[in-house]
Amino acid sequence: MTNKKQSILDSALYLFAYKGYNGVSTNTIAKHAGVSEGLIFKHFKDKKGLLNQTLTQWKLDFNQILEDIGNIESPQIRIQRIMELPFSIPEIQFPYWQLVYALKWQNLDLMHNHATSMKIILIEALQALRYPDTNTEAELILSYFDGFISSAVLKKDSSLSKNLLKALQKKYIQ
Amino acid sequence: MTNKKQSILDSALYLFAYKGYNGVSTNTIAKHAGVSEGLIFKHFKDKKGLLNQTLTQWKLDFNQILEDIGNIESPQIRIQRIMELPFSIPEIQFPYWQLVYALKWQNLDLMHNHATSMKIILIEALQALRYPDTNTEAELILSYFDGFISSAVLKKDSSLSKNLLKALQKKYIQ
DNA sequence: CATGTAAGTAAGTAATTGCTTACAAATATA
DNA sequence: TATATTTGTAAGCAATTACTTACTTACATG
Repeated sequence: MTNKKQSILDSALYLFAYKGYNGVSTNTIAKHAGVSEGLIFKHFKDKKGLLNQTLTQWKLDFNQILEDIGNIESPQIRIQRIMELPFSIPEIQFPYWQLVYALKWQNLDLMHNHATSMKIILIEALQALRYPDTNTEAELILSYFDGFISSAVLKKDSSLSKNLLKALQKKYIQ
Repeated sequence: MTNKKQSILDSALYLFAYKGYNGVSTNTIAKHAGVSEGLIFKHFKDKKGLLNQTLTQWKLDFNQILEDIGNIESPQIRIQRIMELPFSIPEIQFPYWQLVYALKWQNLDLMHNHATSMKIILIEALQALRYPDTNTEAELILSYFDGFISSAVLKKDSSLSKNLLKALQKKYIQ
């Protein structure tokens, strides 16, 4: 990975996230990255290819995080870790999540794999804890996840966020 | 409101919602509405003006709904009605909500007014019910709201949705 | 019925779009 | 050191963009 290639990916993620895929031109991305426009197409074939590559990096990161959570023994802690996720996102990953959710609302759901992985972890854990309707309960927690990601990424009010998390956990951990 | 003007608004809402503001050209909107492109600019000045007018109609509708909920006497039922909202949205309004949330993730938050209105209703009701931290509790319910809107509008699985609502209400109504 | 205004169109406009081409510099490998 | 490959650029491409202009048609009101 050359410097300029990485620079293109960084600029693309940032600009796609805050202006939308169709709101940024390849010309703008090139200028932001300090690179000639042609280089984008050398490295990524076309604009869609750049978008995909941009997301791939972070997707792998998050999959690793989910795998680690899945390997935790205690089902309570597995659920807790999933709930904590929206508030443990480092600020550098905010553009990634902003982009993922922006695309989700554009019917381009890259979140789908993340969501199904989390649902599997949640259902297993809830079954271990003898919850009655594990599917619904898992969906309920995932709905929180959506709302919390929105709180964390868009509002960036971390003091409120911690109270939210505590209030939620109170409802699940007696 | 002439037929053609309304037709432009309908097409614009639909296309903006499913392809994004920057993903649709005025030319496309005009063709979809069966109208000359110039008419769009006659009626709405520019593309941004069309977007605003498109949203204004439904915004007023929803404000009315919130006002009605605010006038309900029982605080329990006020909370219940807010929780039910995502699942009582008629299908014809899906494009509106899809667009509102798409714009929200594009840092163009038209949801903000809706959210603050709902928060006021929730805090008042929670205070009446002697909840301890009403602000956090209201935010928590609004986080659900975000997640549920996403469930309702994007997935459109209404049988799941009803179970979700029941599961949530169980946590608030003892 | 005359006339002013609103509703509507077709054909433009300059600027921007995603992408290609032809070529140069840098780097790796023999 | 010679050569092949990768990395990079500048200039240009046709198509599309938001928007304007010059014009016609429909309609309301005195």
